[in-house]
Amino acid sequence: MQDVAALARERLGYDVLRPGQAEAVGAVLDGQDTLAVLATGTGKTAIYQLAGLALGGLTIVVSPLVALQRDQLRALSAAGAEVAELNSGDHAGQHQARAMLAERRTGFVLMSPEQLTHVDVLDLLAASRPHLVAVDEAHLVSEWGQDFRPDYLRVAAAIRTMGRPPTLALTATAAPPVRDEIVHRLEMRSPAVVVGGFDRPNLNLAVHTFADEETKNRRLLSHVRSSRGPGVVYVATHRHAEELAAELGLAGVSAQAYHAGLAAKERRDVQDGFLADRYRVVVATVAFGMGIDKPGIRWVSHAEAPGSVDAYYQEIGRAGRDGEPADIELFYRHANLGINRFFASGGVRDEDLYAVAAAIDEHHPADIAELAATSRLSPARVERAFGRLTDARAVTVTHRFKLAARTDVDQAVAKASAVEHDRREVARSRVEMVAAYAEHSGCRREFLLSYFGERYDGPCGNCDNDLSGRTAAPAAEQPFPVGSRVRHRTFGPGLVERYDGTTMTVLFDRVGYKELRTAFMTYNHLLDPEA
DNA sequence: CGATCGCTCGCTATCGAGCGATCGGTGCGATAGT
Repeated sequence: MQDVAALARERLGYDVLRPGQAEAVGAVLDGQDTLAVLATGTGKTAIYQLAGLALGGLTIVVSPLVALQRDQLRALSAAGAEVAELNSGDHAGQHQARAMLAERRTGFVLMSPEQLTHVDVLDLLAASRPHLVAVDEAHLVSEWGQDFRPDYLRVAAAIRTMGRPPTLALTATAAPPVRDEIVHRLEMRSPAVVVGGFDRPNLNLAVHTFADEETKNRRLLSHVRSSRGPGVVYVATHRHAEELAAELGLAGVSAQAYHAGLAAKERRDVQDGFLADRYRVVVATVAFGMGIDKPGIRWVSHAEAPGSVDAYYQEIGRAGRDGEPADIELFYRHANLGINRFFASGGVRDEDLYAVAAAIDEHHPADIAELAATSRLSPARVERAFGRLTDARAVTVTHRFKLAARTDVDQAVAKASAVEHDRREVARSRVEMVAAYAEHSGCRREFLLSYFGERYDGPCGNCDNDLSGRTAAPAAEQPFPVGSRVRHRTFGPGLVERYDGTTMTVLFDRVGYKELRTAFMTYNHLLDPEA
């Protein structure tokens, strides 16, 4: 480890290794699969950089955004490593990356998960026998893999192709179920799990509740006008981002909108302008944030409820990285949850499952393109339906994503449909947890930390509820310890998350988060400790 | 789920109410056209 510390100093310019960093690098050097969940700002990228440099061979880095790859490329070049990115851009870079793989050179090759679907890339990776595979922003395996970027679910197969070198998954925010999913989906074997503290004591948490949209927007506007220092307002739609940024501009605030509907050039200008303090305020959708490392963000406000507590913690976590106080405010209207419920309810329909299962039955092995042709569905729909079928173990994946039918079609559809139903229930319950946070009457910090599986006994004295003396006394009755497994008569097995007054929150494997009356549960013997 | 758009109807002097349809967030990469 002393060599690693020296390496960190000489090549990367880090004076001290933080505890989580050293522990994660150590586990990787011992040849272990490793999941590191460390707060942003603790130098997550330094972990794979150091591990890669110390191991000395080829490191493959799976990274979600081309812009992020570019930042990482710069950092690694500065450290004197050979590094190239493999993506649809720049041809010289592609050439170098391929040569590095073919010649098994020492260094780093950065790529998106989509690259892992190219047969020629997989051949190169198989022959290159890397010493390490790092998956950056690994929570996206869980967040995006199911629908938005399904190629995240192919990372495990690619790692298998490479001969299973140690896998290092890195993320800043992952609640226990998300950690489990990362480990499962990346097929990590008895991984070392390094979890740094989630606590961010310099964030002052508050929620303002409104009945009507107009009052809420007026209050938000005046809040931003009177704010000081750089800040971000998160909104739910492009349109709201544009409108609010324009209104703020009229009110004399230096504000810009940021969302995926903008031209690439404009997005870069807003992001760079914010980092360089040319713009004080960014009004953004969820598109804004990854790769934003600005220490002095003084406040983050949400004009609409975020899609999940996980997303909320990511977004507010961008404030106060310098350790100075930052104000975190949620401008909440219960009706605004509608859009998130809508996003959570989207999924795979039974008819798609049926079409894909029938296509596999008719013609196999087949790949996604062939299945799309047979089923007359778009490749994206085939991909999602296929994902559910494999999750349900209703079909098996053979060599290189070629598929084979295993059970009869009706049975396969029934199993996959059940999987999809459960997935949707869990997704919807995550939206309801945002409502639970907003409508929570106790210590907000305690709520957030317990969501991430960290024990914290409030009050923190730094959230709106604590400061106003609203925080209720701790729940008297706690029949099952927090963090223990229980079984409910109808909901099945689950994990005790939290007690709050007379209710308890349990995360059920099948149906997601539920708030239950504690006394009702015990009186009717509806919950039992799981054997 | 909820907000908004655009249409029709109805009634009348310029639109307003009511209805159903539509849309809403994240990015990669490939492709078509300069």
